Amino acid sequence: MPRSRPSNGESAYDRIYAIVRRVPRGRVTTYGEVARLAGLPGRARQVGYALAALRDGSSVPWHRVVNAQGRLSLARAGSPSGITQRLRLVREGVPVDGGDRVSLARFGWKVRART
DNA sequence: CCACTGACGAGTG
DNA sequence: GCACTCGCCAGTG
Repeated sequence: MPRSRPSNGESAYDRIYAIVRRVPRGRVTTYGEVARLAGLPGRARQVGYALAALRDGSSVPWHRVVNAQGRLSLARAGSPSGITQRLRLVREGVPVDGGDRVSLARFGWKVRART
């Protein structure tokens, strides 16, 4: 059995996508937070890997995931998708500054138990 | 099997 | 704020 993961039969990627889908419009969260909520504490890197595997047109709002510093990792990595992420965020009402950063304090996703 | 590379993060200086 | 190190893990050669 692969580690002490609470594997319910679903892959880690599926759980990661499920969490990201819960991030509301106009809000952002971090890779590390997604990892924790997905039951993969400390595996922030795997979250990035999972999002990188997404294909264009997926229902997963990957653009709402930024790094712990509030920066758009894609833009920082020089990826063209960084432009798309920036565009989508601004269009949702999340301001992105010239340093490719967003305010986690003001626009960070406030996780709340589902009702 | 080993080395290297990332959409990462926390810690240190 | 910046530069580095170390921990994590999947994918590649």
